Amino acid sequence: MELSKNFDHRSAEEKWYRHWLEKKYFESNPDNREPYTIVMPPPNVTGILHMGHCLNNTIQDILIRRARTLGKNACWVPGTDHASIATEAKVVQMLREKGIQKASLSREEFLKYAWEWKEKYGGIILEQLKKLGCSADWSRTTFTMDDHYYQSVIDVFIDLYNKGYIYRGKRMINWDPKAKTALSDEEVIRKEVQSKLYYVKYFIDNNSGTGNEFITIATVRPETILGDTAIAVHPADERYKHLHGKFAFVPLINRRIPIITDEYVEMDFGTGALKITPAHDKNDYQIGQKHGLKVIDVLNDDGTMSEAALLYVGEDRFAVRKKIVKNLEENGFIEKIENYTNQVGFSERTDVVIEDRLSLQWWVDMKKIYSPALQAVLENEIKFYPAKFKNLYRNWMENIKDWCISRQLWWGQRIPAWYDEEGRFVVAKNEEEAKKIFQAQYSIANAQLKQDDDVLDTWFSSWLWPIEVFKGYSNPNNKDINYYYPTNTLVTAPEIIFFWVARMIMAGFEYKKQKPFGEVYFTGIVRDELGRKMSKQLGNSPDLLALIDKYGADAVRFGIMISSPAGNDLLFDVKEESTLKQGSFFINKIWNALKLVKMWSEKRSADISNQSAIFAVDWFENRLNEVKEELENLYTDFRLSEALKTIYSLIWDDFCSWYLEWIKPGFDEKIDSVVYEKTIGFFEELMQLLHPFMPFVTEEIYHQLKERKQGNDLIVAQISKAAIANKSFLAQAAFLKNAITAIRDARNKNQLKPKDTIALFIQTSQKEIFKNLQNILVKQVNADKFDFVDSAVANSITVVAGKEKFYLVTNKETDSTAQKNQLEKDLEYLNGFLASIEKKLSNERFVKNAKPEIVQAEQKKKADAEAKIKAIKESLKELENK
RNA sequence: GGGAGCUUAGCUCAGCUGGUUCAGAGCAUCUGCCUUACAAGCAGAGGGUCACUGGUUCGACUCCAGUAGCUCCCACCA
Repeated sequence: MELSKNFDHRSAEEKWYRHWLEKKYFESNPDNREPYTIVMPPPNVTGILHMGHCLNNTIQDILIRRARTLGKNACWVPGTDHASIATEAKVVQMLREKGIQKASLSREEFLKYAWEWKEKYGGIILEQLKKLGCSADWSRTTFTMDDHYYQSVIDVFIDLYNKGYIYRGKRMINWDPKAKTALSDEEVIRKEVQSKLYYVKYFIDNNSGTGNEFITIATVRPETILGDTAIAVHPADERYKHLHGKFAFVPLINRRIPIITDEYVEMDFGTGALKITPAHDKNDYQIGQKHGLKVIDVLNDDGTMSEAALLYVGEDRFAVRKKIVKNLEENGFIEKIENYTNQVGFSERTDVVIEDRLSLQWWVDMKKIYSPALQAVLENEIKFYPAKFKNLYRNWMENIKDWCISRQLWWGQRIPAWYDEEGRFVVAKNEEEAKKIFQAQYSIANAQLKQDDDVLDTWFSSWLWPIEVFKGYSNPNNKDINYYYPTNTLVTAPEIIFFWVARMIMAGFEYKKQKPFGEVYFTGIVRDELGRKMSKQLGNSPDLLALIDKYGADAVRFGIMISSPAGNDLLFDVKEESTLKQGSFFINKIWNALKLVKMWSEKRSADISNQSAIFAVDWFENRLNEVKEELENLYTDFRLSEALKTIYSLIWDDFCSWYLEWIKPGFDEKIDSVVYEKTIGFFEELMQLLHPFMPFVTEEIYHQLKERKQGNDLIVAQISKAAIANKSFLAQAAFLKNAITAIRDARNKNQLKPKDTIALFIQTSQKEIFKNLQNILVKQVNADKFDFVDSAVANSITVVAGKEKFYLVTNKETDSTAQKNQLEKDLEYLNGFLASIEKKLSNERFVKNAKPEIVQAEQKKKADAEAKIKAIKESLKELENK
């Protein structure tokens, strides 16, 4: 069949992905081979593909495909996360658009809508990953709310509760007034914002009501004044000593509050006087506890003012801030207002300002379970790439705080706690169990019990991921979990090191007594060409599916991988799409090489006569081995970007630019069939090396190169072990390339056109080597005559490459000053080089202290430099004589 | 406030255990080519006091200290 002019990515991607699926190449089952396992970080079930997923999953696919070619039993488990806050928010939004308020629905009705939504839109992202070429075992797709998974999460909760690791407690939590739920500390993002610092006067009670004396406090949140229950000053602060034990009045509402002393107060910040609002600030709460202050919660759960605020009831907190400032000003309570920059917490999911709020929630006592997880990383039982994340991890683990795991949502695993009317509770699998336990515990039969309304934090389910995707918790010691666990590599973003990675390690040790994975590869953050993080808000994330359609999945994968060094951020030029273009140019290049080689299949001859071609084959074989070894090291260190660059250069430079040109038969010539077969073999190996990065085009070319038997597909073809490269072939080729480049340069500098032929003469002491290479040399520099000489050739252009001298004779006018300049420049460099070596060698301390092999190397450098200098000097002399 | 990291060609980055045939790659730039695989290409070229200042060493882009700038993470100064 005639080869198409270009690679058609659309049809090839369709064809091969379907073929791979049909052949079940992605599916894995336990067998005698060594497993290589990756669990995919589950994307949000309602998510759509963005750059981060693309990077992440391309890397995983590369590792999985590489493992497959190395003969391992590669298993990549995909799935999705129920993502309670994000998904619930989307469903609420969808309902609102339909005119339905969540509040008007029962829990069951709401969940019905949510499941419908999940069935409809859930898993779109997995389909998109297929377009990218991901070779995950789709038959193992798991969802964090699958029955077995849901039940495992519940059982884990019960287990931890029974061990005393989970408790229920009233604490200050982070409250998201939009999602109306508690958040863990990790879900709060601190941002620097421009605020105002308001200096507010509180008049002192002079025992007969308000006097003229006042104390000024500074606050950025004047609306919380309404919840103030004290003013605190530092006990040693001379300015306020006379006020100790006195009372002041809260402006506008005239609540009488005590002036207390506490060393927590910084004397030199603001006025040195601090208003205490125990209901709305973590620190104030602590001080309040200490001093037995009242807690007045002035906010509702949606961020509006509560009845307790007395003023502005029902109005939004930010509107109230403006109003109360105006009101305070009008009544003379504001002393001054300053601009002020401070850190404010925002919700990771809804991006609204978080409120500190006192609330009864469920917590995991992290101190009880973190220790083996810390050890494992510190002792490199689990290796982090790049290693710098070890410190980060350690720091967080050593200062770990309890984990708030309850969320005031419906979408998720419902907390298995049951309460009676008096608030007494038990934790149990179901109502029946709960009743039994309740009876045993409180000696009350047939109590009316009601289940907790809240669900668990999503991460409380995803921390079981590496275990429960193999049903390792719900069905312990099954064949899969025993075979695949611990998994090999986790590929994830550094942003979720605490959310997820750390907690998975804890769960792994708690429930499998073993680490969940051996190595963690943290990818970089994808940024745009201006260095901004790609995000939905900025709208700077490109439409990946459109890019895949335009450039092909291979080019997209290339574009992402070529610009992402391990652990560094990745700058992805969306505007120019430059790396994508580079990727599709590369595909085009390989395709053209295929066309060239295919053309030769008609020109084969059994006659092995071309020594130069044989040399080229020997060289390339060794070069290939050299690169294969390099690649092994690069993969071990997860330096995938460099691995791709190495393969890219091997194919483009070594194979296309040098090798194919060297063996290319002339116009009417034939190609030795041995050389031809070898070349097809090389091409195959190159495709194999490239396959993990660019699976589609490589599979297509693999099949174009030769007729393949059923089941002989590149995706499962085994890579042969690298042999040790023969250095002498490599050195000879380097020397040959060097000579060719020098001669071509000389041709250019003398304004010879590519079509102009030359006569080439070589003055060398290594004639034997050149006899082997002469066909290549002559063709590559467009010479029509070639010979060896023992002295300079008259009227020629002299080129000195290494110790050899080349003379180019042409009928064109040549400019000897250019040559002279070039030679003089080289000479100058070499003289400087030689001088530095001589200086070094004449330094006694160097000769005495340096390693012998280094000294030897320096001596060789010296000899080489001297030989070159001699050759150049001779040539310069000859030029003078002309 | 604490911690980590970065600073090498116009841009994006390599440079692992210190030794001027390692100062490199890709893109961009310049020159010449529509050569029968590829102009989405070919052949060549130019371009860097390796942030700054000291120190260790026979020798430092590479190790150490400090300075400056940038980035990220953690942290309850209102």
